[in-house]
Amino acid sequence: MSAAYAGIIINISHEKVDRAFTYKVPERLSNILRPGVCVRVPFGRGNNIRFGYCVALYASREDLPKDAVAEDKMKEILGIEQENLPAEAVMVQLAAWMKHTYGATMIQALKTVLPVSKKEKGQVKKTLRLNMNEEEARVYLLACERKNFKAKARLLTEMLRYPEGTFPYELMTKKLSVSAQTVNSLRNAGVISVLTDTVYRNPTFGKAAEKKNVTLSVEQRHIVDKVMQDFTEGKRGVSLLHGITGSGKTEVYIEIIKEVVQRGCQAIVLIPEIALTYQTLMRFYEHFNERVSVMNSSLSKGERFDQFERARKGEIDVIIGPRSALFTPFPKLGLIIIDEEHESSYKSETTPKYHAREAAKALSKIVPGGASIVLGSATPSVDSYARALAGEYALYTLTTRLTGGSLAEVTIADLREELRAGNRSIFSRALYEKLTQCLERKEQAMLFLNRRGIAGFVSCRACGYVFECPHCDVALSAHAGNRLLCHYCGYEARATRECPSCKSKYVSAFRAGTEQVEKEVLKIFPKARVLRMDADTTRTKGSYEEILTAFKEGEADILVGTQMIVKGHDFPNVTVMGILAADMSLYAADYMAAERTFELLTQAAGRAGRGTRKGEVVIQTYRPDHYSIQAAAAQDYLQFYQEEIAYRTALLYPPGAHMLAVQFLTRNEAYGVEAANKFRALLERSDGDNCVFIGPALASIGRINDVYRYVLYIKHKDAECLIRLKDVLEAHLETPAGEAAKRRIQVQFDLDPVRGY
DNA sequence: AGCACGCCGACT
DNA sequence: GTCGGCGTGCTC
Repeated sequence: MSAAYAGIIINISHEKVDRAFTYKVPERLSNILRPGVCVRVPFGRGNNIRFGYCVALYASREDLPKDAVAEDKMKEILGIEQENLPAEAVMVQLAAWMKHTYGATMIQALKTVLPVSKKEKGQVKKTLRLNMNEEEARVYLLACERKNFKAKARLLTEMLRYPEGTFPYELMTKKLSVSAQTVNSLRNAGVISVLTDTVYRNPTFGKAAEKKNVTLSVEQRHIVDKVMQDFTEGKRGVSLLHGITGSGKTEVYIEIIKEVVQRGCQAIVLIPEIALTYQTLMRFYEHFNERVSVMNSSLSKGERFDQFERARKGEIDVIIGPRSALFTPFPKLGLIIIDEEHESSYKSETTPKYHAREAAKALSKIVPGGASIVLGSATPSVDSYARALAGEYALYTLTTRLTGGSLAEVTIADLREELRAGNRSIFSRALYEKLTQCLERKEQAMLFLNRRGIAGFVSCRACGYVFECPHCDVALSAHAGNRLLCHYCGYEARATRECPSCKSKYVSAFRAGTEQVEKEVLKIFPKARVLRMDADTTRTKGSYEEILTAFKEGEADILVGTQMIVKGHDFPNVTVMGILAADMSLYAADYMAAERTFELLTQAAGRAGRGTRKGEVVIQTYRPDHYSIQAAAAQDYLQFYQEEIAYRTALLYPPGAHMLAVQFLTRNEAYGVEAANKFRALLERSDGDNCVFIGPALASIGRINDVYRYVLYIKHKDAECLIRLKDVLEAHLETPAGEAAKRRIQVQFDLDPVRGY
C-alpha cells in the first residue's frame, strides 16, 4: 500500500505527547513506510528533528480520521531512520507485529511493549538536595525574595525546613508548582543538586549466595551441547525440552544461559507467575549473582523500570519474570527460555491478546542476530509438541528423575461404582484406605480439589432455586458473614434464610470447596492435623509461602488445596496424593479442557513420592474411561498427545488449524444478535471461502455487568487468512456505517484463544 | 519533554 | 522602555 499520510508517535514515554501526530509522507517513502518503522520528523515550534514511530498509514485524505488537523498544519516526514536505532526500536517492531497478528491499535500494542512511562521514572529517580549549608542557603533565599523570584523562594523555603533532607523531584515541582527551569537555574547557580538515583532496589535477595558447581548428567549435557552448537553456528531456532518433573530442566537452562552469556549475549527467562518459587530463584542467584534480576507482579512500576534500565545499561545478563519480562530491552538478546511453556498464563487476557510463546518467536526474529528459544515442560502444550514432531522445533527429552524416587503408583477410583456400593462420602474406599495407612506410617498426604469453574453457590434444596447476579449470568457465591458476591461484577447481596421462590427454609450453600473437604477430613480422621490452601487462605501477602513451609516442616499431616498445591513444590514426606474430582475441569466448554485436565492430573500425580518412599496416587472420577484421565494415570504423555491431536485435527482446533474468536460486547441483546450476524455475513462475503464459521452465539457467561457477549469463531489452516478477515472487520469499523455500529457494539479479537468464551 | 509566548516587576 | 525570570500551553 502506498501512503500519503502517516500517524507518528513522537515520544511514547511521555503522557502529553503519547498520541499520534499526522505527517505527510514524501513520495519516495510512500511505498516503504510501515507501522513500527522509526522515522525522523520536525517537531514543535523550533522544528527540532526528533525520532518518531509510524503507528498508522492513510492512503488519501479521505482515510484520515475526522479529527485530523488541517492539511496546511501538517509537516513532512524527513526520512526513515535505519542506523542509530534507539534501543526501543526492537520493541516497537514487536508491537507492530502484535497489532498485525492479534488486532489492537498501535497505541495499545506500544503500551503493552513499553509499559513504563518516564513519569514514573522521574518519581523514583530524581531527588533534590541542598548543595550548600543552611546559612548560605538562607542568604540565597533572602536574595531571591528581594528580587521577587517567587518560585525559587517557594522551593528554597520548603527545602530549608529540612536542610539535610532529600526531596522527590516530582513531588516538589507539582506541589509547589515550580517549573523545571526554576530547578535548573538553581542547580546551575550551585544552590541545589539534582540527584539521579542510581541505587536500584533488588527486591528478592540481599546476600550473595555461594556458588555451587553442578555436574550435568549425560542426557543434560547432550542437550546443552546441541543447543549451543546451533547457537554458535548462528541457527537461532526453537527447542522444546520435554522433561518429567524432577528431571533437571532448570540445570539445563542455567548451563545454556551461562554459555550464551559467555558469548556476550543476554537471556530472558519466562516463568508462570505462580511458579516463581524461592528455591528456583536461589538456583539462579547461585550462578549469576547480581547479574540476574527478578520481575514479579508485586514490583511497583518504578521498580520495574529500574529492572529495565539495568538491562538497557548492560548491568545484568539475565532477567526472570512473567510474560511481560519478554519486553526487557537487552542490548544483545541471545536467548529466551520459557519454562512450563504449556501454562495458559502466557496468554494475555487484555488486548492485544498475545501469547508470550508466539511473541518470543516474533521477537527472536526481530533482534539483530536472532535469539534462540528453549521451551520447557513436563507436559508440553499440544501445539508445541505438534510443531516439534513436524520438525519446526528441535525436540529433546529428559527421561530420568534425578531427585530420586520413582513414578508413583496410580489407582483410578470410579465414583459411580462407589455410589453403587453405597459409599456417599467424598473419599473412595481406595483413598480412605491409603490415607489411613499413610497416617499410621506418620507420613504426609495431599488432597487436591480440581474445582475450576465451580464456586460455592447458594440454592434451595426444596425447589432448586439458585441465587443469581441480577447483572450477570452467573450464580452468586457464598462468602463469610452471610454475604453473596458476584465474582464477575462485584454485586453484593445478603443471603436470606427463606427461599424467595418457594418460601422453604432449606436454603444452603453448595460447598464443593476446599473448606468442605477440610471439614470432612476432620470428621473422618479426627486425629489428623489439616492445613488448607486456596484463594481464601492465601489472600494475605506471604501466607502462601507460610502454609507451604509449615507443611514441609511437618506441622500438618494432610494438606487440602486447589491448583496451587500441585505447582512445583517438593515435599519429600508426601506419599499419598488424592485427586478428589478429577473430571471437574473436563466439563469446561472449550477445546482445551482435556489438555488442562491432563496437565493438572499429571502434575498432581508427580507430587507424591518425591523422597525415597514410593508414592501412591488415587484419581477419583466419574469418567474413568476418558483418555486424559487414563493417560495421566499411566503418566504417559505420548498416549495423551496422540488421542488429543487426532481430536484437534479432526475438528480443526489448534494446532489442527488456527482459530479466531471475535467477541461482540453490547448492552442491547437484540442488537447484539443482529449486528454479530451481519458481521459474520460481511466476513463470509469477503474472504471467508475456506473458513469454518461457528456462531455467533451467546458466550457461556452470556452477560457480565449487563453487557451481553456474543462470540463468533472462525477456523482456517492458515493464520494469515484469519488475520486478513480480522483486518476486513477492523476496516469496516472505520467506515461511516462501522463508526455508527461501534457506538453500540464493541468488537474484540482473540487469535488462538486458550480459554473458552 | 522542550520551546515560545505573554506577563510582570525592576532597573536604566 | 526593555530586560530577565516565571507560568502556561502547544506540539501534526
